[in-house]
Formats: sequence, C-alpha cells, structure tokens
Amino acid sequence: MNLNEVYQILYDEYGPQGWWPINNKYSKGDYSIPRNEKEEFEIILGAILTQSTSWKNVEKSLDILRKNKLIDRNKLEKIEETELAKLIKHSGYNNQKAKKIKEYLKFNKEITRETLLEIWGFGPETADSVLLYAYKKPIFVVDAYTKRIFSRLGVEGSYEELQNLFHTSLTKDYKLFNEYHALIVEHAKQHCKTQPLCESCCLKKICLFKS
DNA sequence: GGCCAGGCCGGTG
DNA sequence: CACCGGCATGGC
Repeated sequence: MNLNEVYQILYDEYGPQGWWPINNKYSKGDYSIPRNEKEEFEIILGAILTQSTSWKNVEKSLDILRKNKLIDRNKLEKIEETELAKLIKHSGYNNQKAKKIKEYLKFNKEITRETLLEIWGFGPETADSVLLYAYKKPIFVVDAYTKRIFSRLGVEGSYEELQNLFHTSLTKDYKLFNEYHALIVEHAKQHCKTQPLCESCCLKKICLFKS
C-alpha cells in the first residue's frame, strides 16, 4: 500500500474536487481559494458546521447566513448565540455549534494547531481543516472516512498516527493535501460506504476488505 | 422507517 | 488510554 499510488488511482477515477466549496460552488483545479478574508471565514464556519453532518445540511445554514449577510465576523459578534442557533438549525447540533462559532469569534491568538485546539469545539479535524483549507498550510486532514478507507486497505491507527503517515509519505504540498482529502471524502461517499460497493471500486485490487 | 452524515465534549472504567 | 452517551437535523 503506497499512499502516492492510492492518490493517483483516486485522482484518475474522480478528478479534481475543487475544495473548499465557496457559495456552494466547487472550483475544480483552482487552488487559489480562499481569495479573501470573507471566503476564509466562510470556510471556517463550514468546518464547524459540518462536524458529523452532511454538507447538504451545512449548505442550508450557510445560505441562510449569506442571505442575512452574516458571513462576517463583526456582524456575527453582534447577534445572540440563541439567535445564531436558530439560523443554523438545519445543520444539526445547532446549540453546540452556535457556541463553537461564538468561541471561535473570541479567539485572538496566533493561529497554530496548538492554539486552535484550545478553542472549545475545535478538535483535531476541525483545526486541521482550518489550517489546510482556510490557511493553505500543508497539514493533512484525517476524518472518519480516512480511517474507514485505510483500515480496509490494511492501515489502522489513531488520528495522529495516520496524519503522521501521510506527512512522512507525501510531499508537503497543500494543494496535494487539499485534493487528497477531498478525494477520500468522494470515494467514501460513492463506494467505501459503511456498506461498501466493492464491485465497482477503483481500489479493489489493493483492498483487503472482504464482505 | 432506520441508518448515517466531512466531530467534539465530558464523564467513566 | 479506550470507550460511551449526548448533542439535532435532513437525505436517502
């Protein structure tokens, strides 16, 4: 199992993914996103809202925030947490997520993995998503899909162990990390589901999973 | 109608 | 350290 080989297979199968989606649009092959602070902030909001939640539901919340011109730190600071919770209810866990957004708005330290993890509601995946997709840092994002796909390929490990494997096996390039994580998500959605569709899977030749 | 979604927190053993 | 329940809503 070679991580570069897996990447090539997934890229050949699905092509560029255009992450992170801004305004519900995927700009495939364009790694200049975010282009400004507003896009950067939208990514951070999305990273919080998508915690254990499908992106479809997140889009609904982001649409509502956008219509109310609330993709804006200063404006979000002015509204009540309970009011914010109502606006984002479609993406689930809305009371917690409203608190998480408010906690993030208070954050005023130098942005590092360590300081982001101090924010209530920011675990490793959210912190790493912000570093990679909002700030273009070459930090690999591990998620439940990554763990599922690679455990079936024969690689088990904790968050940190898996991340370390990617960091040591791949060129530290944020564009590569951006695309790779997005391809993992797409592959997990299309084939490597809880109940996997192995017949049509592009990785079946190197996969250990047998149903 | 049940299962699952681009997690994290707080508590327990 | 590993595991668990709670958190909420909508798509399929």
